[in-house]
Amino acid sequence: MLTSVDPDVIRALGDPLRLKIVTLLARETLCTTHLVEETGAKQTNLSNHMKVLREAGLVETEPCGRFIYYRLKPEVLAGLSEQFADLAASARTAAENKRACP
Amino acid sequence: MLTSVDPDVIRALGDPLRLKIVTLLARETLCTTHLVEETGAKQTNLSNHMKVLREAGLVETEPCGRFIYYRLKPEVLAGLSEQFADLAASARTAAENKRACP
DNA sequence: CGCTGGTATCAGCGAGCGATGATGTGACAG
DNA sequence: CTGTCACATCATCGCTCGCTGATACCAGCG
Repeated sequence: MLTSVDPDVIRALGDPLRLKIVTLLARETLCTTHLVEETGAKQTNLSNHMKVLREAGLVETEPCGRFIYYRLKPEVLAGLSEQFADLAASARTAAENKRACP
Repeated sequence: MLTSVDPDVIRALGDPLRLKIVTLLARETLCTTHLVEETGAKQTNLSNHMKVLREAGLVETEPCGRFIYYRLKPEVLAGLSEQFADLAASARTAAENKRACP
């Protein structure tokens, strides 16, 4: 099976702010307040993006009192990495599979 | 610096049609006519998306008579793969780096 | 040269998405 | 119980982006 990467996950990562969130979360587990400080975005805005990331299956939430911590799901990122590796490997051999001009 | 993935490349892959184009190109080198047949999209539309992919540095063009062949650049995909692998590895250790509740 | 076919570019329209403000909910402190 | 704080949801506005049709460009063929 030729690894069709999940479009939703990639779309979620396509937004610059969400990408920043992901890189921040890759370093430490944070709650919304921290993310607001780090990114400078409004809380509402952040919450919206977190919802997208949650629905894309990229992050997990962990309540801690009134705070909610967000944690990246490494499996998803690892899966992406593998799928892109497959694509790259396939692309290397594709250079010879040139379909004839019609 | 912790591998900030190039947003442009990811955005380019975020579109479903472009993702389909990329998976097709991962299998064989094709020209626009083939892509029009395979995807069912209009030629103009395809040409637009190819421009995006070209500017994102994902594909190379190779003229062949009046046809233009598109070829994936495996290095870019491999780079993406590696960056996501880094993110995944970093995310695995991030679960312990929990910043204190403010 | 003129014609045909393969591609790229341009202009315009419409849908989707991100940003924002107002509001709701649930947990802790006093 | 009341107030406050952390966070989510909703509704709305504005802009970006993808799609389409018209058109221009270039290569080969007769």
